[in-house]
Amino acid sequence: MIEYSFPVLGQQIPVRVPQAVEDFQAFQRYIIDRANAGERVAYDTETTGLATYSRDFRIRTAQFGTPNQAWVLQVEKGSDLQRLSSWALRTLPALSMQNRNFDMLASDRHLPGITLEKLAPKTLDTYIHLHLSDPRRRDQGGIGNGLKDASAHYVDPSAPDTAAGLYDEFHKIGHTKDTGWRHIDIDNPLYLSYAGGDVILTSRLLPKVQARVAELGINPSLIPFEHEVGYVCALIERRGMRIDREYTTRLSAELSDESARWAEEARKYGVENINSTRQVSAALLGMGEEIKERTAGGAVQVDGNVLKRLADVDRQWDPIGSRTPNPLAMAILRSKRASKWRTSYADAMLRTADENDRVHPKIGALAARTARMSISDPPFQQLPSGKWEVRRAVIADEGHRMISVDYSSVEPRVMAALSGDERMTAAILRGDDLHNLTAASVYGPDFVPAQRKVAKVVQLGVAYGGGAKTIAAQTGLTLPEAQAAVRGYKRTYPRLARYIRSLQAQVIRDGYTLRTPSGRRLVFDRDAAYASFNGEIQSTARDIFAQGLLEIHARGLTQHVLLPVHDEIIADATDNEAPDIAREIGEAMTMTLRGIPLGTDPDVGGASWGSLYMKTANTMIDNDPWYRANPEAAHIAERERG
DNA sequence: TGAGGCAGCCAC
DNA sequence: AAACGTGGCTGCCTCA
Repeated sequence: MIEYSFPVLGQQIPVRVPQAVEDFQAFQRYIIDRANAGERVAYDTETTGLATYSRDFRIRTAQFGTPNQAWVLQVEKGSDLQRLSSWALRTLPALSMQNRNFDMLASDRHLPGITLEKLAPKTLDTYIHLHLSDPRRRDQGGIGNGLKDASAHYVDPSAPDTAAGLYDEFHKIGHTKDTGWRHIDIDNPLYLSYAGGDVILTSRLLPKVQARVAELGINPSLIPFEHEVGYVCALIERRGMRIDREYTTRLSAELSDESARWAEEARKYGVENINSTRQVSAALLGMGEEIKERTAGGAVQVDGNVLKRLADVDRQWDPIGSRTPNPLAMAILRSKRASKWRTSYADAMLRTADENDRVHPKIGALAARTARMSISDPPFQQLPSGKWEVRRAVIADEGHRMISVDYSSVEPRVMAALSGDERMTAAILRGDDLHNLTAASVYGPDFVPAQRKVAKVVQLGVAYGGGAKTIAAQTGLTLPEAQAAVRGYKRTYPRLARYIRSLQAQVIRDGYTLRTPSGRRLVFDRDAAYASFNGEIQSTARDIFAQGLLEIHARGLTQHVLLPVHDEIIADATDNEAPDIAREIGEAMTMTLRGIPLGTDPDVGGASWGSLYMKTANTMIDNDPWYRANPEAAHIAERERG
């Protein structure tokens, strides 16, 4: 037996790395004793990287531990050790993990006989407890919900930073923090003792954070709720979604050409590197342009808004006709967008796809400080939605069609439900257009379309905690006009205005914390109590969405789900089933919040995600191979999409 | 040369 | 009095 130790609270905790037959027998006795005692055991893996579904991903070690000992199985040394790890996972009745979806998915894919379905019901996640206790990231003033920060706070401030310690070790062997995990020697003593340290810390952390959640009076039913939501998201992540490799490769090449072409154009004006904001601003100023905007750091700002103004185009890049367009500004806009689309989306899809051309975006089921979900690798919550070309790269399974079901204007509904504003509630229950009502109230019954648009911007501004100044900037109104619009909005919905005021006062009284209707604890910055209303709306909308996802799961529809996107479910089903499945998902998501109905809009597209973003049936049919291959479906599409 | 801050841009 | 929220990610640039 190789034995190392890991220091916690001044004690050296043994870390055992079994080598010989009798060592493995000792490990088995440890597991059986824990199983007989019904004791929860912490589990963790060290892997070659984070891309669980890439071709060369491997689990290197599997660790099991309790507060006073850890065992590290070097599973990459052979299938016997893999099987021993699997056996232990099957035998143990209760597990704990930090950020369990990563280890559960890695084990599901790479350990024999281990499935998500069997692991999830017996696993508690320290991360979920940490997020419920304090949802802020470290840079937002939280303690940090990673193992290192959380252990330092709850277990032992002087416990080694295992990741940082290993980075030094990686450098010694000529690797970086990204590549070291793959290349460090499997018998490296520091690597092994820190691997053991992680499960010792996790097992010590769990009771502390459980106590903390209880002490803070956080709704205890959120604990099983979040574990279930996370589990469903892991099922979705495991399935992944198909990309059209041929199309995506072509898209990448076209975007590359486009980016280079416009960069070449920019070079004519002296900009060698379009990504250098310094060069861009210098060149534009040199052309005689006036730029008043400054970045937070004081530099001349050359972001999209500035460039669009100089290029004389609106938000949709349509010409305005108010001045002579600056050709450099337009070239930079075009080159940067093509480059962004290629690197962040097209190439990211090609890079992360597995051997079956499926991507498995990582779903952070409980991520933002409001509990909203995040998606990364690739970032599928933020693919361009104004144009269809990027989303076209994602395709339904063979013979399937894409489905999208989203909540209909969920945030205004949540605003009405939380504030109890009678006029807003009545309008929603009648099915009236809220912005028409606002515009009529503010500008009179003969309001013009532009005034309805202002009403819409004000609504969003209020939801985000914004003020007249930002509304003026967005609408082109003067400050007094914007102020008048905000006053009019508040007069239209007086109870809402009062609710926002009293909520902020309450948040300040409660030490900049807020309890949402679901019993979740939110924490706000000391200079940003104004953000509390937005926080409450956003968080409540997320919890509604998560509840909808659980109902989808309860009705056996998870197999169809491809991705959650804030208030929208992306799914697929066979051509015949798609309309029914879309309707069933929509029904599962439908619910009421304090008497306000939260309805859904099911939509069925073609073979690609992009088909849901093509403006007309003809464009869709022309551009989507599924329709080209199924001429009869073109009629369906025309009928459905009008 | 790697790490991390800043700027920018994509989404809801 | 006023305060636009939540993320992921790439590339430049500076610092050690």
